[in-house]
Amino acid sequence: MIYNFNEIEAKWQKYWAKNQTFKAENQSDKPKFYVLDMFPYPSGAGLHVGHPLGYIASDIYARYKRHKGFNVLHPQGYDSFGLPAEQYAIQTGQHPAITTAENIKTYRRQLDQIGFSFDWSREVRTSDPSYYKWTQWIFIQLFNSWYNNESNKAEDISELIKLFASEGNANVNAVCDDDVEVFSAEEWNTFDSVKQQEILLQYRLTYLAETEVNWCPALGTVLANDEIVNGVSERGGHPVIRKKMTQWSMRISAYAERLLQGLDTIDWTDSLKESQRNWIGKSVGASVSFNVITSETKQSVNNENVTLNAVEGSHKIEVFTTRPDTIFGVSFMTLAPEHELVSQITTPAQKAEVEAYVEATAKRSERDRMADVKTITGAFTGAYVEHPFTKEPIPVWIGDYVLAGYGTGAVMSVPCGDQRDYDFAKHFNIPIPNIFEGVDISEEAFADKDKTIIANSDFLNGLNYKEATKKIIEELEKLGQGQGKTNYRLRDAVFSRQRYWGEPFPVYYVNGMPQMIDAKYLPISLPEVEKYLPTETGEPPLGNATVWAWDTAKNEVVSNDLINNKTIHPLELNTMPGWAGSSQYFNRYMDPHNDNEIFSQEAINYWQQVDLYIGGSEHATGHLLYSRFWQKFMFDKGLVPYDEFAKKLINQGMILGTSAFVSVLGIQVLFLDENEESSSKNESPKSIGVLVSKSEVEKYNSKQENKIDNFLNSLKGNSKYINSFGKTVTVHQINNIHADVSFVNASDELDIEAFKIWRPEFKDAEFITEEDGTFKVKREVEKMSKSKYNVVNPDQICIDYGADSLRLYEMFLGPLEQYKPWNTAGITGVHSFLKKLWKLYVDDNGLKVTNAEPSKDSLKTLHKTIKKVEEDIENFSFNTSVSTFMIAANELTAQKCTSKDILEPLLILISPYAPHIAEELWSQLGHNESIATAAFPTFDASHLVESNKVYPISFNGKMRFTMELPLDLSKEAIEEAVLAHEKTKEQLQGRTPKKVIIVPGKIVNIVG
RNA sequence: GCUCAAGUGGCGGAAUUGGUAGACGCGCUGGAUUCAAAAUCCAGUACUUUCGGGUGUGUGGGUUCGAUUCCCACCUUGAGUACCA
Repeated sequence: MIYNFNEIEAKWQKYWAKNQTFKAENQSDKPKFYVLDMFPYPSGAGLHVGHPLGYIASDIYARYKRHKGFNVLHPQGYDSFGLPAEQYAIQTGQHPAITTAENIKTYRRQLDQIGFSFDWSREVRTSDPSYYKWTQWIFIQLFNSWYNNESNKAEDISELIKLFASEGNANVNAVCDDDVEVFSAEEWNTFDSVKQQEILLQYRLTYLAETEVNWCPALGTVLANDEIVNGVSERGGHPVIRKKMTQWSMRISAYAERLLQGLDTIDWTDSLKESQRNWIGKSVGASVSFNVITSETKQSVNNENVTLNAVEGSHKIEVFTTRPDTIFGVSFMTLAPEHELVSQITTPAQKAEVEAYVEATAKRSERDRMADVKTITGAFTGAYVEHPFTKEPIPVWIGDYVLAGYGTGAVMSVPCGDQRDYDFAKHFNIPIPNIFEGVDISEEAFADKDKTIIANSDFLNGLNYKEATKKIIEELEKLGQGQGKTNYRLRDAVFSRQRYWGEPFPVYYVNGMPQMIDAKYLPISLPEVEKYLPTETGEPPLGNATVWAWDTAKNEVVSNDLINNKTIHPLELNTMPGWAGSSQYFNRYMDPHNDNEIFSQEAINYWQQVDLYIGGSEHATGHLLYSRFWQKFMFDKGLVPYDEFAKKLINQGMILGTSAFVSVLGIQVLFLDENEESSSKNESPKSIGVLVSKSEVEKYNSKQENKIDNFLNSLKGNSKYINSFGKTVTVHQINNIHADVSFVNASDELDIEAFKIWRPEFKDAEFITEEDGTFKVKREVEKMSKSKYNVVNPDQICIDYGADSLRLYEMFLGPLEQYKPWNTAGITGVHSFLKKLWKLYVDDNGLKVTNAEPSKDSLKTLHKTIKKVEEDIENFSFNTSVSTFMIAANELTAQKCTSKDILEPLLILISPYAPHIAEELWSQLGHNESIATAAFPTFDASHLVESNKVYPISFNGKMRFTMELPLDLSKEAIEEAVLAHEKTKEQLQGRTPKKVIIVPGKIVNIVG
């Protein structure tokens, strides 16, 4: 009986589906375990071998946990809203729902063929109205909530309204916009409804606000930084500008501190937690306000030659600084060019320069501005602020190194203490006063807090950083120009997208004020549109919908023609972002078909939270932060028992492609004029493409004798390339072009015929081969992508080697978390392991397993395998398990083991990794039940006890020879035995050892 | 720029509290089997050597009896950087 993997795998996949082997129950006597993969986006290209890496790892863990007696929840679904489907819709007119459904079908087929133990009865799709009903529902909950700093949690907005009505907002300690006006209860009660709604928006956890975006007028859409290359759109190369737009935002900043603190309670990778900490960006310092000098006051304090009558009215520049102790070192202020004060304080003389600079900045992306520290640019506004203590005037500049969205969009620049300020000051010849004792700042700024002693700073002189900071905050408070403040870099998250293929908001507008649709009328389904592009007037795609108005009487979506702004109102035209649907899906899996509530309390209290979450680190600050935010919000609302959704999280690394390159020797034959060294006008240059094998290119490049030079020489005088004047000159160059990896074998040899069919332009090309006649490609590791022709499809792997081989090989490639290249060639190793394993159980006559007593060696092999595999799975070190299996199979084969007592438990060990072959052999051993819940074998250390140890004998730390000694030997006896050894004498060559280090059971090291 | 991660044979990688560097697999070389190929099996495979040995884990230092592992500085590559998912 041969190992017919295709048949076996199809058989067991069918069995699992039919018997619902992996269906998780919401009630069980077993302990629960929740293993989750990050939501896949079903792209049109289907899965490549990189995608299943994390799924295989989580599947191994889920299967392992079932063997360990757990009730395992291991669901899967689709994050099926997204840009690619919309982009495709724009190009083809095909509704994204149709393409998405097709893509999901492909994904499902591909996932099924790999043999995952998903509970498909719980599948969810974010683009399904029955799912996004609950995304809309959470949005409404957020809208109806505010963050109370006193109770440190989200509370219902009705509580806030009560407070406003009874005592105004002066004493309300809430997270809100910066510019909230103070009002009394009486005032609140006299405000009209619109005014009240405006104020409430400044408190709600989701709110409408003006946000800066990358606007591309030509495409009529907002672009991600990612989609902008060199200041123009990646698609089409259109100009992009920074623009303010009214959009929905999520007040995630309310949760900044809890998101930060929560990190200490979860078992996520340190690098991921570090990313989130940086993203949240907590900094402790002070806010300081500087008064802009107006025309009248300026005359009295100004001793510089500046334009009078410059600034009208009174203005303040608010800054946040982590170094208030350096306030006497301020020699200028820098505002972000987008800062709202810029237009108000710029003097007429500086107006032209400032406006030009602001315009230039609008064209630069934020990332550009952050990354580029070498080019220093800025402009002087002509305005001055007054130093709070010295009362000296300080010039106000604008510079693009200050970003509008960070802090207040303004900094007090202390060039002696901050390198960017220092560089700016040097560049514009602004003075750099030194306020540090005993520090040379002639070359660079001094930013070391710990070594700081303040000087030239009036009452701060002689104080260190801590003392000075405390003192200055007191003084600022006395002046009323500042106070201690903790700042977070975390910005509120923009929640509107000018896209079609996303969740519609359950929002309509009355008098310009957003109103929530009552939750009982959800879902509000996406309307049909003619076109998926923005409208001609620049509205989002939903502006194309003709039936997109809310009838408040009938509580349904009706035609736009009926809008009367009395009972029928326009609906929101934006849709929600990609992360909306993925921010709570893990909870929905617990009770995915519940139509009455987002999930039942029974379900959430049973499953509680995700025990193991596996996914890519690219989600570190997007999905993983937003999800934590929503979870905390739901916790505040009493919906979930834990305020962290995932106890443990592992990042899988990416699988990279091994691209193949063919070197093309491009030759241009120029037909020369008889007399002149230029090409003739009536005969155009002729190009010849010659493909050259790898080592000939290497020889050519290192100027060794090679076939390229020979070929070029052979061209001279070749009648094919001589024109009527009898002269040719050739120009040549070598380029590398991608060859599809499917044409290349394990030895890097190219299938020339297949390549010619794929690239007809080389149909008649000459191929310069290796000495042995083969044609070899150059290999390089790159991201796996269609455009690089290095994508490997798992379908073909499953056909050629089987899913079990694919699963093992993906794990065998290397540590889960690491980036590693894929090379299909290596899969033969794990495939022959499976064949070898098969042969341990089955030969030409069928099953060969016996009831023979196992040998001591076989027991040792089995038990060391149990120990290692269990440790490996617990440590997510799946690659080393595969090696361990190979070693076990090699050893058992050598031992000619046929004992059931060994081979049966071995199957359970392998079953999480290679479930199909395990199921098949398990059933051949006579079991009628699936192996999936068979108990994991127990490790027995007694089988591994050794009496001897092969000691490495080192001299000065270098191992020179080994020596077998009994393990129970004393240190003295070991020393005696080692020193008596002939090789020891050889090594020492008569010297007396200075020292002999003996670690019993480990090593002997002789020094001398 | 900032933040994080990673550098070990021809390749993927192993070495789990500092203790035999290169497990396991690919590839390669030789052999067996075969009409031949595939498959399978056996042996070898870090570099170097005057065959005693010597050198080796990105580079340069340090700690230690002993460092791939710990410390410092640097170099290289990759990722994230707020609307790709």
